[in-house]
Amino acid sequence: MRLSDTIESFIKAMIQEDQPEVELKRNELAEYFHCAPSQINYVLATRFTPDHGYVTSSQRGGGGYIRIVRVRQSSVDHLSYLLNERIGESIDAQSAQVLCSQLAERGVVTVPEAQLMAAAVSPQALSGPVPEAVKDAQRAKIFKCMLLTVARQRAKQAAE
Amino acid sequence: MRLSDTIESFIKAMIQEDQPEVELKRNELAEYFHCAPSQINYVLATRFTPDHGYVTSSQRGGGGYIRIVRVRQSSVDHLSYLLNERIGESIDAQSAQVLCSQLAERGVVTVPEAQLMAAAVSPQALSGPVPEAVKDAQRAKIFKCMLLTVARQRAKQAAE
DNA sequence: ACTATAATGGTCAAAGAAAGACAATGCTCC
DNA sequence: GGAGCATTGTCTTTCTTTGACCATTATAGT
Repeated sequence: MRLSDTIESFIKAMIQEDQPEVELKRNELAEYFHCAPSQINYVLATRFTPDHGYVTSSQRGGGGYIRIVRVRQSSVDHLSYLLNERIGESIDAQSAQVLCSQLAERGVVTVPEAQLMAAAVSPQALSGPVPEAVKDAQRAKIFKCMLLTVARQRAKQAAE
Repeated sequence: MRLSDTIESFIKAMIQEDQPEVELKRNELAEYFHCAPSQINYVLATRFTPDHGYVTSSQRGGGGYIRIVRVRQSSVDHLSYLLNERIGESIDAQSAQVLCSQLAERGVVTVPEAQLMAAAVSPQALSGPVPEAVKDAQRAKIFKCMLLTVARQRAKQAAE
């Protein structure tokens, strides 16, 4: 059994018994497994990505931590599709608007939320003397960030 | 739990039960928490700024004090302040996050909406090999677009 | 009134405490 | 024996905590 796998199991066990959310100290965990702290980052990067159904966040400095939230599948299928297939590295303004509308129509998000997302990826939001291709790339990033947030919210809801 | 957080909670608890205003003695508080007096300043500087919805004032010398006042204003006023004064042509990621939290805390938008906005102006959403100054400008535009949308929603609601 | 002093709070820089990034090295499994 | 995953180490970044020194103000003594 590789160390990475052991750590992966360990974290998943924590998530199982606890909430779909867990908070850990990188250094503590590293000490526990007698490995380099950055090993924890490796495990997170390779096994706890959004694609794997997890979202992580962290805080540095004294009293820092790493938080891992499990994202469950439900209406998340649509989100998953958008995140992993539909939106790639780039998306044009019109398509983005349409996708926002669809999200509201399908009840994945509320209408005000959809409007907010639409505003964030609108041509006005991304105006400037930049080539269209660059804007489309920026739009994709912004869009995906927001969708990831929605996924995170749905995950939390499912847990309650 | 970090000391800063403990002190933050302590002060907020004082404000909750009492008025939206509280007066404290820096040295007393520092002694109570067994920390350096300047730790109090740190907490104020990082968690009780105008962006966080607080205004502080103080008096030195014998009988000195620090006063913290929680600021309240209507949703419309708050939005207008953000759009016309606070956010100019440019805003950094951290400030934007704080302002999003405040919008939710003050009930101007829902928590999921605030999270969505925060995602759209996060460093991840605006990653890329662009100078920080440019990102800050882009962030301001995106943020204002979204706030404008919120303002429109509120206007429409009022009309109904 | 005037001044000295003590009682406050403010500022800033340095030290400390995490976590992140990434390159270098080590394993494994064709 | 090469490709790709795993592991480590080192340097960077971020946030927190402390301490030394500074500024201001109330008050007591004259």
